[in-house]
Amino acid sequence: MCRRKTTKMKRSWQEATQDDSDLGEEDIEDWSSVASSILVSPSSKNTPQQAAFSREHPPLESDHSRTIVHIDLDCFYAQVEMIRNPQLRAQPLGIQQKNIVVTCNYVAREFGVTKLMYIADAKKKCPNLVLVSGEDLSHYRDYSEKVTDLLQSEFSSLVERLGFDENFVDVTSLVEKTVPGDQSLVEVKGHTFGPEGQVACICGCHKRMAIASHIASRMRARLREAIGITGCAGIAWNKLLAKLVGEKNKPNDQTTLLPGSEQKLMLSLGHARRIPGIGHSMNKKLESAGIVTIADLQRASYSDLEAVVGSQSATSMKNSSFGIDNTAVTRSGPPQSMSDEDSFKLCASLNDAKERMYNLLNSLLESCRLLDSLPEAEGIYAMLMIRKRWRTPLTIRLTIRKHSSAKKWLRESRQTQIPVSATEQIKKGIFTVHGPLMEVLLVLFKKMVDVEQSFHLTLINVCLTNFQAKSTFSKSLDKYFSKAKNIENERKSESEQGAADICKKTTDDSTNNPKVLTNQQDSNITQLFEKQGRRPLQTASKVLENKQNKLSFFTRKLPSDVKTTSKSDPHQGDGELSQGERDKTATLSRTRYSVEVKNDKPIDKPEGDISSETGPSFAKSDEVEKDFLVVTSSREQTSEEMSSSSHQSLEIPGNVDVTVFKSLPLDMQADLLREWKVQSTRDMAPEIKTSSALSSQPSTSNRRITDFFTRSKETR
DNA sequence: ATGGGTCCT
DNA sequence: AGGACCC
Repeated sequence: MCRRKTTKMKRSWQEATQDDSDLGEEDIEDWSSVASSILVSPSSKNTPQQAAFSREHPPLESDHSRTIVHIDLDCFYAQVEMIRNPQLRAQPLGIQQKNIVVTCNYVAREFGVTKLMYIADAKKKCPNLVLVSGEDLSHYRDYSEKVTDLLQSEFSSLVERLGFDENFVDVTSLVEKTVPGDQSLVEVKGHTFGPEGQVACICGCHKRMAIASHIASRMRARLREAIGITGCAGIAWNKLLAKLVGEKNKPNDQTTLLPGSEQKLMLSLGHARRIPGIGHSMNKKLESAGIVTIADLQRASYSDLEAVVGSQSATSMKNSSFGIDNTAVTRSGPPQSMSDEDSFKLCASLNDAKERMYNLLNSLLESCRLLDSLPEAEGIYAMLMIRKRWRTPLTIRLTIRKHSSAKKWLRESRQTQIPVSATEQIKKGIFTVHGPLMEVLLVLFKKMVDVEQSFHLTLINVCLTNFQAKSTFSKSLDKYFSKAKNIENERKSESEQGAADICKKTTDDSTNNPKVLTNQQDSNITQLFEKQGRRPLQTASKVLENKQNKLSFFTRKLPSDVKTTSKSDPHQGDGELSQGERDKTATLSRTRYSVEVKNDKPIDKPEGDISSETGPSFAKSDEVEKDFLVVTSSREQTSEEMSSSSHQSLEIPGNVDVTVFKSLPLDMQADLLREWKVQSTRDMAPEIKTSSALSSQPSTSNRRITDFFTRSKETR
């Protein structure tokens, strides 16, 4: 079934490509034929005509060229609390926010406690329920970042966060570079969804899914070893299917979608609302058109659907209903905003509001302060010095919710620029700017609330956003990036050729897609000058415990990428360009992967029983992995490269790659040298308290820093 | 519902 | 500034 197109589809494809003048207006009414044809996409396809076609119409083919793993952590908040206090593991645990249990552990679930249950109801079901307040999300954010960081640094640079407890990982290139050394590893690990013994798809996707299932298993094992957290994985060829199939075996398990079973998976969901992206309002529109189930959605004519929800939604919903999803896994960068909010029954006086705003603001600024001071706690590492104070918010937003019988959920907001005086202070690392910020918050407040009249608020939210790089090198960076773009373009062609050889695809001409501009994301220079996201409130020692994770979690997307990367075009990022990026990132992550396998010891063994499919085989899994993960074109560091820095100028730390260093703009080099000079004299001083805390894992830190610098070799 | 987030219009 | 979506 996977093998060929139906005659009908073939014909419409040919018509479409031969005469693209009437492509634009042609509707595909017979969607049932799509449903019944599971089609292989030779993923190198896109002639300009075909590209034009696919922009106007939903893809008619199932694209198996990518391999995606979706990781969904089990009852995340509850798990974090159980890690923090292992005694809770044996007890029914609920995480409480205000009046509700937002989530609970599986012990509590056996009593019938569920998510979003009122406290009173939960207590009725389970009188011994232990409740832990989950209103402060700092710890959850912290563990969430650790998870993303691990996946990103050990498996693929393409990791997309969804909330705190979900991550999509594009493992396409890891899979492509993996040659099974053992026939048994071609079998899917863990559960499968769909019947065995299907006709093999000629694109080799079944094998890729099988390899990915082993990678997913490895991911889950690493999450347990390193962080002590469990979760589910879904493995498929796009984000939609990976996410949906992962839910089929919960908790702490994994499910691989077998090619050809996507229709069964989609129909198994029943209601159209189960499709991610179809929310409350879309669902209402659909219901008004008599579309309730996913089968209804599949059957609905495109023109009817378009009339109800618009053409863009119609296209993506149609695609989704058949399990087709071409959206790329987009690397999540550091947070775009930081907010703190409080909800309550009643806030009716200005003083009360002021106090609440102050508390929220104070909490935000304290987070900023800890975040900013972190690099100093790290001690001697140059990268961290550069990264210091890299992000500063330019705008502040106040959101309130007024009590009203009609629209209880309605929020109002006003935002304004943060006073430049405060911005300047923050840039200097001074966070005692409560005064000026309270003044602007008060102005915003009075824009929404007439304080002369009586009022009744039920929520206040303060949000810092519109982060700006605090660079003193911005001119140099611009110069560097314009150069980097050219480098990227050259590299892209090479890797496309390489990918073509591996995948037996034909490469097309490399058009000047705007996506090229975002390819610099992977430049280690970009990452090097990445900005930090929010850090939770923590003690200094806590911060040190986590430093390893902080380092690479925040080495992602620049804010400018957010603007240049369009998610609205589902076809962007799916062509050869992203293939180029994939190729490169694979090499990077594989290099790091092998280092991890060799050097890493479990950092934090989880408490309690960890018996699971992966549990007992930890010791063995490294060996398995070595046989299994054989990379065809990975470029390992030569010993010369490794030691090259050691005989360089004394002013450059030994863990810094000189070649990379020299590629930096001159003034940046100068600034770095100055930083290092300052640091090395500081190191001589007796007051290094952090060094003992660091000494528990010094090699790890060194390695990470080295990775940082060695990365850009791959891009040159 | 809660306490966050994302992007688009 | 609000609205949609996600968890």
